[in-house]
Amino acid sequence: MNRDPLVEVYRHPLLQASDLDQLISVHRPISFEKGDFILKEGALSNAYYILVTGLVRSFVFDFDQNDITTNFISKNELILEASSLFQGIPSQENFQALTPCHCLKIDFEDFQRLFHSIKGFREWGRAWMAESLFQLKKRSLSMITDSATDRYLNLLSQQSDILKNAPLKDVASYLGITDSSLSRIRKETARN
Amino acid sequence: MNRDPLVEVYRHPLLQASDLDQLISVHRPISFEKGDFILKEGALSNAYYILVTGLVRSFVFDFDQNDITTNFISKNELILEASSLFQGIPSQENFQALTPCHCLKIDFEDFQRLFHSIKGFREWGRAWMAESLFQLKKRSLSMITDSATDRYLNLLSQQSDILKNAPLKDVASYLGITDSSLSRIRKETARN
DNA sequence: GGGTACACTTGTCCTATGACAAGAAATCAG
DNA sequence: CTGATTTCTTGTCATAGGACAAGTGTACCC
Repeated sequence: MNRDPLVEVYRHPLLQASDLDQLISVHRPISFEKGDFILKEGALSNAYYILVTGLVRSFVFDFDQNDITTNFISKNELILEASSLFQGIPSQENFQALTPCHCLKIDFEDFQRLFHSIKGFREWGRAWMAESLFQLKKRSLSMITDSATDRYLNLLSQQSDILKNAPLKDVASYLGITDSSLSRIRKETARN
Repeated sequence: MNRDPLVEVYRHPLLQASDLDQLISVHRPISFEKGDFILKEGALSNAYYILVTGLVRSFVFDFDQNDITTNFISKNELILEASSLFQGIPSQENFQALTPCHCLKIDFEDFQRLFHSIKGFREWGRAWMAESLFQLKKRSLSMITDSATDRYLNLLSQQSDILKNAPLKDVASYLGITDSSLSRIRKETARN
């Protein structure tokens, strides 16, 4: 098993090499086909995944059953539903592979044992959640302060892999606009 | 010192009575006047607070120096900037008392010691962050799927204390609209 | 108590984006 | 290869909410 993605993901000043070895030893490779569900709404999450290659989308259905993309997960990011995994409640979100995906899976039981026994791992985990909160706050703020065009251009400059691999309608709902509007924005911004 | 708010906030199945006693012993009362800053943008956070009475607003300045309310904190909620406290980076947000506030403060040093020594406290902390993420996701989704009027009515029905104590312009930026629009929405929805 | 700032309302006009529908292009299954 | 399905584009029209400016409270302050 290639250790590189794990070394990358678990990089933290308080995580020692020996801790990392323990962590790595409880991860198992698993693959998903395009379209496969990694976690379904209503299910209990009992593991999380490190995405090694591929692209994953998380989404929910709104009141009118419209499918709304809540996030995209790229290479070296975690596929993890915190409220389900840590609070033991059914997942509100769906996670689906947009491309073929190679992942490394860690069961909650193993995670839990190492979380409580390795101080540096707890620090890493807390920092990961703080970072997730931070990113989500940035996104919320952007929904308030930036125009749809600006949000699209930011996504284009910072995560262009998403635009290459996700269907336009998924990107549109992620940006909070309709697919028609995104199509027009794309036409406008391409003209220069 | 009244223990009730702490008992309320630290309620968790894995937190024993003796753990709670330890926790309570490291909290100290502190008060703020209306308008006081509890944490300022650019500062390093080295503590968090439990709000016992009062109302607090967190906000940032956007690119054009507009003041945008990112959250309201009510009774029995935490005043805590996770990225600053846990990742040691300067706070991006300001926290300001909208009314006179009574709080209980816990220093990071004490928090850290208890976090690493009390298993149930770690579980509580992780659950708290998972819940924060969940609430923020709900809010983001609402910005995408609900109209401004719906967001206002939801706030009215679920957190009417905010509308009683916060100036309209702060509520407006929290809802992602201008104060003029909120004023009109309020006029419309009052007529029934 | 009169001034200065702040909070809120209201008017007019404008623009970004949505709703809906139709067509074109790409992808997929047999 | 062919038809079916999905993806993307484009048109027309409607509307929620923004920009800006003026007016009306309301509160604090010396």
